[in-house]
Amino acid sequence: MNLYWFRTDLRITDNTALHYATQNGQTVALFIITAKQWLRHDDAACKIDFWLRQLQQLRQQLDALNIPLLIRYCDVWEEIPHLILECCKNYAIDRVYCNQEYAINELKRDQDTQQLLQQHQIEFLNHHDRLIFPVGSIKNKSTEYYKVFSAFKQVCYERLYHQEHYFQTYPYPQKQTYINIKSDVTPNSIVGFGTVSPQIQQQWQVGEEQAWLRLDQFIDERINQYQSNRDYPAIDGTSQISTYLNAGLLSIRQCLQAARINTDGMLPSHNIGVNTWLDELLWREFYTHILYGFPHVSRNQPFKAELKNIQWRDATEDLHAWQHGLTGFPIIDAAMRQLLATGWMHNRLRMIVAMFFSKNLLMDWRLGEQWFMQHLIDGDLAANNGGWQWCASTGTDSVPYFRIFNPITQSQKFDPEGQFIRIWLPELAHLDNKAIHEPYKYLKHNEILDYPQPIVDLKQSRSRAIAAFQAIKV
DNA sequence: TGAAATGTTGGGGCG
DNA sequence: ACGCCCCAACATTTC
Repeated sequence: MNLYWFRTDLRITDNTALHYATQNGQTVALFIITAKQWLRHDDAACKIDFWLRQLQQLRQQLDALNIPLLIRYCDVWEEIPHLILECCKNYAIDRVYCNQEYAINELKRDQDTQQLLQQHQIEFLNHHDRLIFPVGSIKNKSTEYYKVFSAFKQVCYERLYHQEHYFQTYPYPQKQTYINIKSDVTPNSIVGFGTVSPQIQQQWQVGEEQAWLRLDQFIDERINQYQSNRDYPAIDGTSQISTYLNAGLLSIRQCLQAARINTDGMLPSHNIGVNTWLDELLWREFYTHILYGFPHVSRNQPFKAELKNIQWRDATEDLHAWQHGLTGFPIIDAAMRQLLATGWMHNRLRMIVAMFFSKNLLMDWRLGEQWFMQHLIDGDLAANNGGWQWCASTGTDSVPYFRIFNPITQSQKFDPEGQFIRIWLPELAHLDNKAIHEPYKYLKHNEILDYPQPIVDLKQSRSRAIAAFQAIKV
């Protein structure tokens, strides 16, 4: 019998390893709840809740296919290989299928599992599934990993445009003959993770069909304007499928197919919106390749070693103000409150708040990275780390240290009428379009605002950041 | 996937 | 008509 091991690929449709498992014989599915590891990795409560809700749906779908879903608990990460072996023994399993994961602990876990299973003559088949391109398949002429996105991207497109197989999806698994193994009950919650608001659960409904619906709506209604609308947080211009892609409710191949349908099967597309969106999918590829090729970044190290010596400020109050949307900069505070309330933040805003945190506050980007992981429902180690190191100028191909966003200018540019700010900062909603971006500058006589003063001076903090980076330059 | 400082140009007000 | 100043608009450089 076969075991299919679910990890961050919580779907049945177009699931590579599940496809091969079910094709090659009777299959039992497994999911392991590793609460302590999730806590150590700062996985957000809303993300874990999303996984649990999806597992409940999956169980129903799996039951319809006569694939029982086993749920196991493991608080010691290193014991996972033994847990898998035990499952194999209990159910007479001789092949274990799963899809590859790329962070360092996961790689070690899979290596150890493979070794242990091998000793017991059990096959371990770890499939490429999560990305368009297998990690390590995109390298330069000297067989090194690309460190620059544009070069990486160029190679990706050359392959994507000339090889059909990147678009091919796997058929839905066939119903198995009944086996007398009962699915386990999926827990509703896990000790150690706080409760999740009904608002977040409502906003992020589970199910593969929900994921398809969102993808189709984006492709039908918004991708054509993606390039012009994606930077405006008040406009619903982005795909908002990261949550589904990250937990694996959608496959990357489904995304590619959907994008191509929009362009009459032509790629590269004449539609600039489609191309821009594909670029974003490739950023996801790029950062995962970086994480795999340069594993020190997943140990919280700056990509550029010399940047270990930056003197980040140690300012608990500033950290707290940033985390809770109390910095006195409306665009920052609105964004941070959106994150807490919804588990999600618009990409443009992620850049603005991360830049503000690492440059104007000159706080250690790892603290910001951690806060994002603790609250993002789509939190992905590779993309989150890559994004933070980009903003903090510590990453490969990141923004030059002197190219610092001005949060007020960004606010005026990308939320010109303050529509987004007004949603999340009702205490400022009455201000006019000019004052909404910098309330205290246009304060009317005797007017009092229930809103904090700016916690830093933009001009001074900008020079401070530039000086801190120059101080460590050789 | 910048922003600020500095430099240049040219139109218009004005004595 | 002319020189002078102001300053907006744009260009370049600096961080």
